Amino acid sequence: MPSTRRKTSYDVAKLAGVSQSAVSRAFSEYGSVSVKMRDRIQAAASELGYRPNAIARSLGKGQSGLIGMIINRHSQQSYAGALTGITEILRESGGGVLLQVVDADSLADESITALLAYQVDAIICSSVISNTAANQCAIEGVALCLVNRQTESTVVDEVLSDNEVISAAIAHGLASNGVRKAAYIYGPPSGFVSRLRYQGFSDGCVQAGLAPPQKIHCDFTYQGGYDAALELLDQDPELNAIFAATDSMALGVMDALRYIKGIAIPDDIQVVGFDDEATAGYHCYQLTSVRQPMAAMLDKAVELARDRIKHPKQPKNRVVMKSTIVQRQTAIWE
Amino acid sequence: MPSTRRKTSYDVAKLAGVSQSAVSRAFSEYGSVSVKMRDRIQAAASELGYRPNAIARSLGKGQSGLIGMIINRHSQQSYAGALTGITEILRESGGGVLLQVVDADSLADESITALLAYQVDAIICSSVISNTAANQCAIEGVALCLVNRQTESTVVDEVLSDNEVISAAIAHGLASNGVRKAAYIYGPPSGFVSRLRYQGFSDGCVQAGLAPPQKIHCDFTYQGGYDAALELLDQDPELNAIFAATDSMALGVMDALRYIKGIAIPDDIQVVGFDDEATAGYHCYQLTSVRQPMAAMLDKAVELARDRIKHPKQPKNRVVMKSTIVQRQTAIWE
DNA sequence: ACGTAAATTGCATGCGGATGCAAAAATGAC
DNA sequence: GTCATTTTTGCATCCGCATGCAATTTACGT
Repeated sequence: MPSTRRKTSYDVAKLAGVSQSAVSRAFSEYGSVSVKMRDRIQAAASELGYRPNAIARSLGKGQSGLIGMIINRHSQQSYAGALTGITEILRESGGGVLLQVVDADSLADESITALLAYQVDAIICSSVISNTAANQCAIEGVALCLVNRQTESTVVDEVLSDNEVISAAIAHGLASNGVRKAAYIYGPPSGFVSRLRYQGFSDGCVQAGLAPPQKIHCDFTYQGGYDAALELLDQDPELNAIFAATDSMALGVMDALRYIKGIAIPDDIQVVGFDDEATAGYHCYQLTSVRQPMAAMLDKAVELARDRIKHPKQPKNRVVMKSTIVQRQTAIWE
Repeated sequence: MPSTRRKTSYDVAKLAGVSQSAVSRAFSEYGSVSVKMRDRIQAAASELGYRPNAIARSLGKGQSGLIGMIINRHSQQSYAGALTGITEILRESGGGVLLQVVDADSLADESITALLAYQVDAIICSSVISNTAANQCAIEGVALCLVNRQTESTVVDEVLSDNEVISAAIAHGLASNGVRKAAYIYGPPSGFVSRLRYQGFSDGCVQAGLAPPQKIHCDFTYQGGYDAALELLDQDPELNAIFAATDSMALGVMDALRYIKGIAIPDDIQVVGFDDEATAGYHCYQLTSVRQPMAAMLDKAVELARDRIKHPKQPKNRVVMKSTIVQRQTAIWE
């Protein structure tokens, strides 16, 4: 309680009767210290309750051990589980996660700047950023890795799931189920992944001999999907399938169809979502959806970032990870 | 791309033909600098793309501007929206959020230690910590604020929602609906809020003339609620109401009742959840639930933390914020 | 215009730890 | 036991910015 001054390596050194550098070495991984000295220092340190000051260490080394992470407010859910793993990994290696949550797909440049000020070693970003911001990272030697986002910049790594391929697969699956006319529900026009998914789905549809799907925008919410479904159906009552870019929207679609339009799923219209959030598996919905390997993707992002810290000028990496379709009741094939 | 050395205040000073301290002052809020000098420095700074190094600044001032935040993996969802606001506030004031996500309600002491190493100015924690950890924060002069958690420590602020009161209100509401026998579904035994909610609910029940509710543990998931409901019903087929400590569990309860037991909700059994997550409002569920003012709570936590930074020895604050019951279909009264 | 108070500016130093280098100690070879 | 090596240890300095203090400039009152 008597908020005394924090103990420093000098305090420990004095108590142990050694030099400050010895203390520093005792606490750093590759320090060359004899065993007896290390023990003596450890003893003194724990007696004082000393812990190295990460800020000071960062300043000296020019590396903060911090990783910046930028995620979208609405997709935060998908990252929830994965973040556990990351904070744990970083904690073990003595680092931390500096978080920025941004709204929707607005340009996250400010967040980048904020993170840069803290000398983060790397930034993992699942939001859109300008080329300027990307270059700024490059100039300052900060590894930047995008998750489910792309950029032309040649020094930015990217981890993506196979959005297009899997969306095409859905088109084929649907077609094999006898679907003739399908529709797609986007997020906001700026949404990068929505676009990718549309592309794949649309291509898949024409490949499978269907008409190119109708498409309609809405926000990423349940209500958005609900309204969109109604509108879609007004435009074209012959619809056989709806593919939504996120599960929340797909669930809205389902409810609009079943409870407002009295349409049977999957008999009259089949529905597929994306993300495989917990709700998709609830008894009421049993939504067929796509599961991206989020945890693995983020792990990969951290790995790429660390690689780039070591080898800053290696060529751009883009790794695509496989998603899987989780077949439930709203659309089943094969 | 040629990852040049980062620009420092010395670089700017040289270019502008002034001293380094002038640059420092130009970038600090209360620096005494003449207008022309500030302009000259700003110009030089933006020419070089200079941005003050937050790490160095932290070291000098003994304040990092960082706030540590510890949240549970499974309750992360509830914090999602609120985190947007916080990261924004901190960004504006030139600080950041250092995140730790911990599993369940395991002791978050390690996370505290990790945050302390980075000299965070304050820690906002919604997980259980040991008294040792709490005291450590106090000793090091780090403001600690708990969110929906409590401790005996006298130097730790707390922000809670009125878990007990609102739970009691639910008991009364249920009773006024003719409920005779109610049950409660916990999270894990260690869960602090589950216990609070049980306490309130139980008290409310007996006050309203009902028997003390049965209780049963499960994890915080849908499946957990599902299984628990089945078990509950086996034990006592006369149940009129089930109150679950989180919405996910409540939704599991609903589905078990409706689809396995063929029980009508709310006619045969009424169900109430907690958290008012998005799913609760979906057409299929229309779950009556409790909405805690999460964003406000976190804002308050930040406020308390900042106050305590300024006045470290002020007495412990405990602020309780009002929740509201969101009446939907699964239990309606009044 | 002169003197004094007020605002600016620069100088020097500190924050806590890392690290290159040289001194000291321990190890090994013969 | 002696000398060359290797390892351990301490010293001094740097990281980038903030800030107390003194020097300098500016503003102001009369």
